[in-house]
Amino acid sequence: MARYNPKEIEPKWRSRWATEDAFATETDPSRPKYYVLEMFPYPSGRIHIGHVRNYAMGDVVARYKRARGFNVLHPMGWDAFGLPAENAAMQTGGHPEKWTRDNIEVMREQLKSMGLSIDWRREFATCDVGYYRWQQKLFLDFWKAGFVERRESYVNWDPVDMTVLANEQVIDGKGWRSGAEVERKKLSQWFLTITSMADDLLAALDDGRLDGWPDNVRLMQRNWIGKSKGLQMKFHFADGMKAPDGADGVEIFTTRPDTLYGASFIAVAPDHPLAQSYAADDKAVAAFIAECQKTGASQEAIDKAEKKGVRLPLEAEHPFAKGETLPVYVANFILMSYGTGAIFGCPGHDQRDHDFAVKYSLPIIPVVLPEDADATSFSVAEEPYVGPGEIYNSGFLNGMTVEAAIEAAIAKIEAAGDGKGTTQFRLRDWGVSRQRYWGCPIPAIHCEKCGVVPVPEKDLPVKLPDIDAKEFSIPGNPLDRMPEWRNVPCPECGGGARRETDTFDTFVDSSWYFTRFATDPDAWPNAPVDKQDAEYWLPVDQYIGGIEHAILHLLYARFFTRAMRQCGYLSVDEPFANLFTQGMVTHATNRELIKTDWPVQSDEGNVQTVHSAAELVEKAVNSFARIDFDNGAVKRGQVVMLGGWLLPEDCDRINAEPGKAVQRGPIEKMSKSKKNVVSPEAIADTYGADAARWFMLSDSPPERDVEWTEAGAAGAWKLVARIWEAVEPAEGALKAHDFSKPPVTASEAELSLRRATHQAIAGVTEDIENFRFNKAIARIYEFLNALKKAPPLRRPDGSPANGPRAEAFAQAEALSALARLISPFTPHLAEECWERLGGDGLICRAPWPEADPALLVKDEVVMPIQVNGKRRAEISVAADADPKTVEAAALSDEAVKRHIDGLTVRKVVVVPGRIVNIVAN
RNA sequence: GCGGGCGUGGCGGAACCGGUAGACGCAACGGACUUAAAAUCCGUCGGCCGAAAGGCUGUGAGGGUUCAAAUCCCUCCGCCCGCACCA
Repeated sequence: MARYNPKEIEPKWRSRWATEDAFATETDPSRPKYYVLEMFPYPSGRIHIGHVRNYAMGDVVARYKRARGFNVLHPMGWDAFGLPAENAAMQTGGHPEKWTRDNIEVMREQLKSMGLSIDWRREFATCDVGYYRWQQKLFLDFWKAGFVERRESYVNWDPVDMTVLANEQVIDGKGWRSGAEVERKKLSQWFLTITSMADDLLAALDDGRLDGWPDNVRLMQRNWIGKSKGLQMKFHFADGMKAPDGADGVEIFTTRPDTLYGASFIAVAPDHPLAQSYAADDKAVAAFIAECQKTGASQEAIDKAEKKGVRLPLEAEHPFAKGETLPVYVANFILMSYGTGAIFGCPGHDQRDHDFAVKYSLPIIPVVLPEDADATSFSVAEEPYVGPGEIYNSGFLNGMTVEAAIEAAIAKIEAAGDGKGTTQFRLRDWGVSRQRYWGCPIPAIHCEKCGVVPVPEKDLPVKLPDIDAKEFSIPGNPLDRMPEWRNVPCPECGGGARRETDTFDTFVDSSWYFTRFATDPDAWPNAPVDKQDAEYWLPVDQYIGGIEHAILHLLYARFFTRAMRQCGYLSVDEPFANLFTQGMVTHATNRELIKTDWPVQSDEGNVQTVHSAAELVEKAVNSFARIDFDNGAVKRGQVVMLGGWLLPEDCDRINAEPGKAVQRGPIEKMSKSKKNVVSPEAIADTYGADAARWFMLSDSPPERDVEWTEAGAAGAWKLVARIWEAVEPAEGALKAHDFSKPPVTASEAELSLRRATHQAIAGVTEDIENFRFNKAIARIYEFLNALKKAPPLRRPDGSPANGPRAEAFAQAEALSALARLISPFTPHLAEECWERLGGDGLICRAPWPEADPALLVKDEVVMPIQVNGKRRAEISVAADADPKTVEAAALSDEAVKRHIDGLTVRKVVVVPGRIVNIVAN
């Protein structure tokens, strides 16, 4: 028997698919469409195993839907702009574009070797001028439509690298690359007004438009948008006081106007105009603001920061309690970016306000009484009460519930003309400016006379200028240093002007790429998308990607789709009808241990005892650890020093060295620094792409993380070999039978195999439809086991099949189904099997097998019999037997009789086809 | 702190709408083949008692609803994820 050799067979089929253009797709309104898309990769250098899992899932869906008769669009491209290319350029002295293009070349070949059924004609990179010019056009359209604004905003500024940093790039207040103290700097930036659509973006999460999305993603988006209803109102300063800037009061936002009677202070954010207006002349205020700005940059340290403030020489009038006034503070816990940047503090019913009141000895007045509390003894002096209850100590609000009091307070403020009920969103507008070279230039021109003007459409594209590679090793944005590119005449007045040197956030690039894929590349229109193509293909029917994009990318794409619709390009508002978020691929880590000669009982001060591998790896960095758990590598009680991470192939060598050992570390996401990366090529080299795909889908549910193990990969390879062994002897088996006319089956063995076949078809189909690839694979194993167990069967004419087993109809039918059921998972193997069996054409074009419902139902069923809830026997009855008959059969069973002996049968529950429970005592 | 999710053999995981818990795979163990090993094939495989038949027990812990609970409800413990001074 010829051993299956993926190294020869896999490339053979890939070139067949290529020469036959098997996966090229055309817009064809006469056929039902299916658009399956995996989030396109960033060309970071090489494909990793996580990509394999992601694209294998999409490919299963694409191949399955194709077999079901859909016109399937399954494209691939590159999210090619971005910071890493510039960093690489800086380090290697190269050019970001060269680095990016080289990576794309490598990664395209790697992806192709996975056997993905992709229409490669549609490939593009977001750094292609042919793509980003249309992004510039969209931006101009959005500008006209009012979705673009320019405004001042704070950024994290690295003064050494002279660049803006994302929050994630600020570590402990310092730039991640330069280590320089990060400054907060106010810059004029471009914004897309995503908040203008906040209401609809939120509404679609719950009104059925996104039913095909996971609940957790919808929830995350809901929280991110963060709608809250409340009151925006003005507190007037008492006695005609005015701030240095002339303000006679301050606007605040609250969701708890019911607690207004509990107010004991007003607080504004350090960035608030009121605070700023005092800062010029008041040293204490200025110092406080400066201090806030230092700590303001980092994120989680805020939580531990003490609530602090500085008093302004102002008093505000209480809106209800005439004559009462409230002190006004600048406080470090108020955010300028939410609401109005100012609040009233109610220490009795808010933790932060409580902390603040305690520190500055402000009154703490309870105004909400919990249901079972007593008004005379209830106290909020120790901690605030935030639950429901009855309003008291509150004038006209007394006796109301919280909800009713909120309504009443809003009504009263509105009547007085001091404010109104409003809705606030947590969502902020999307700042798209990046002070970077390697991105899509923002098509705008700054003119002294005319202000900021759009680049006229006839002048598009604004291409990135060619830049000498050595420019990238100088800090700052190279575009700022290119007068020949930067200096242009103003399109309006013709005078001297300069180009915008900011480029777009790369999230802009990925917010509409899926619409571009839908546009036929052989007839690219003079527009971002082709209307007919978009009409046919959108929305994406199945989108697949990592959960890390649950908020930003998916929200931006939803916004873009709406904006494109308003500009007349699309007729859908939701881009992704169904979303699936897959888990990561993890792998065991290994760590070097260096044993010491220290006595086991040593009590040196710098030795800590650790109780697990995870703890050891986490804590024992640069110190000594006493091992207090069994691990084989070292003795319990041994004191060790932790060395570096180890590649799996180095472990044996280290273990052999005296005084050293290998500690298996925690199972983690693959990363270069932890040396636990497994390259897809290495797997494909050993076992083939099919085995790699199979393994990535087999063990865990797709949404969960999967651990890569050598044994698992080997197991997948074994499956490939087993299938080939089952198919190989049955050469030409399909040609010997007419599958449209199954024989009238006589033998129980044949019928049983046919049942297994049709159950497998039904099961695998359902599991693929529901994204349960691990279960689909389990069913294929079950089916293969049944197929192997099936005895040699009879030929259609009834004579014994003494020759190859596949001569019998049931065998041939089973093998035909098997080849097609595996084809989405292991496409190369499936083609080879199909050819061997004598199937017509390519299996990637063959129709999906249909399950015969008649073969899915059994005439007889085995029913368990319980006595008082405990399983005592089994009986076999006709599937359609009526409950009375089943009950009688159950009661007459010998084992059942034994268990009810001496008891009275009180009740018999018969669940047809399922179970019988006899209640007796 | 707020919001959400999850706890099932040695491991990854099955179990439709409450109806035979542990499908399928991995590991392990026993056997066959082999001079031997690998590969392959056959078999066993939650725990306890038992030669077996069979019995008891068992889905993080405790309680409840039900003829019947991994599944529903309550309390607790543990782990994971998201947001995080959002007024």
